[in-house]
Amino acid sequence: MSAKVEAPKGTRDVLPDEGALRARIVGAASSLFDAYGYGRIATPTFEQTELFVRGVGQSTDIVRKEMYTFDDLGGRSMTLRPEGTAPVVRAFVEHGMHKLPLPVKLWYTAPMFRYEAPQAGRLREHTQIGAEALGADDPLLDAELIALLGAIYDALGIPGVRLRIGSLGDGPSRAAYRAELVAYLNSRAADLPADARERAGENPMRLFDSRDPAVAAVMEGAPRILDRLGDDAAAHHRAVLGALDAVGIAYDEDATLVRGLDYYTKTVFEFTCDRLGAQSGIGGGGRYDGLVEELGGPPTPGVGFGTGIERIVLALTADGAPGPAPTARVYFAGIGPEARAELFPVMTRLRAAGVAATADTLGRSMKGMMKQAAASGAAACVILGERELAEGIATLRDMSTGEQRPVPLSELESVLAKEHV
RNA sequence: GUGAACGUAGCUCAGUCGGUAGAGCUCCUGGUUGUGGUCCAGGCGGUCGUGGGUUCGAGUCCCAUCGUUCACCCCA
Repeated sequence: MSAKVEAPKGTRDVLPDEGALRARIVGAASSLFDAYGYGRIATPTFEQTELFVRGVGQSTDIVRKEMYTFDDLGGRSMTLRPEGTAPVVRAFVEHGMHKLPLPVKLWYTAPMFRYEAPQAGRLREHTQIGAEALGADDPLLDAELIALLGAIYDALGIPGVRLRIGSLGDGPSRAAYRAELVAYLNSRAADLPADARERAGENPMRLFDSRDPAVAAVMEGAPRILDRLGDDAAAHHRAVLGALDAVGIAYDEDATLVRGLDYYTKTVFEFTCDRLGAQSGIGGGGRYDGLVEELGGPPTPGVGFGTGIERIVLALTADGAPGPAPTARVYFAGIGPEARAELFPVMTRLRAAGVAATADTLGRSMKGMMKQAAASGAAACVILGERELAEGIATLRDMSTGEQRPVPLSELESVLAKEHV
């Protein structure tokens, strides 16, 4: 054997048991997106680097130190998609979708790439399910996206989920608040550690998220954005909360909620789950009313969310691994090459008719084939050996009861199709 | 990027004072001349993460490196 090559740091293989669970997650999301009127979109895995620099923001950790950026053979700077909103907005602008009936509502599931220090629930490649609604600033649309994401978690039965919601304001009131916060932080600079002072210059609101007791003590007395919202943003915020109340969605209003992307305005929200190890966020999003214009489109409001499939899997499997998915309804046990050859066309036609079927292909012993049949989760087993071949029949075994009955070979297909579709 | 703990069979782990690597589970075969989920017996499976060093001798001690996990940071 040659030296082993392993998956790159921070990446992982999804094996079939988890694959079945992930298919269920995407399936649940997909049918809810249908119900809410969201159409599916797919964008390239890599984009021109400039898209993320302009869209996500220079001051974000993503752009400053987490992007997989490379020059292609033509000397163009490309970046593996680190987040989903900027590419969707780029496609919206590129295809003139602002001329479609608004709002344009889109969803996607796609891998994201960030150069991070991996740990449980944090990888260098992860998969998000996301949605964006573009072209309306109605607070009901914010509430709709929150309800939609909550419905996905409910449909999957994820335990321990909570919703935090806040607002970042917009326009002059947001700038005024930022100036006030910076002034406050400067007045308390002596009480802040050096790295916190540095971060204060880039994105002062981030300090609300710090777990450092010294920082937390300073932030305790800091002005809160929710007390400084302009009239428009304040009304918007109240309307979103009212809509959530009206549909019975519980939330914690949180003036310190910060998200890591520069484009958010007004509503920001985050769903947390208590079973994610060191991480707590399972999904989040918010409104981004300036992003479309920033990326060269007409002024267009937008709101969206992203949620991590790997974190959903973590939350769902915290109490134990998901059971393996059944791999077949019918198992074909042919004794000897002739019998296996006889069964092959029957099995092929049955599969075409939609019956999941599998067969021994290793020439196992009868005992071995029965074990395989049980392990495959098959409900029935077709046994064909010399005795059956001589009589033109097959033995049909019910795997749960162990009962067996003869079925003429000519009727095998129709009997199986009737009982096992 | 910084700090810490941990890397032994496909999986979960044991391995004493440094003395030439083990268990359970899984898988395969047999007990049962053609019948599964129990039982019994046997078998397959290991460059002890990797590379150096110390030593007569290293899974065990030392150094480096890679990976995982945890904390910081940040996020899905």
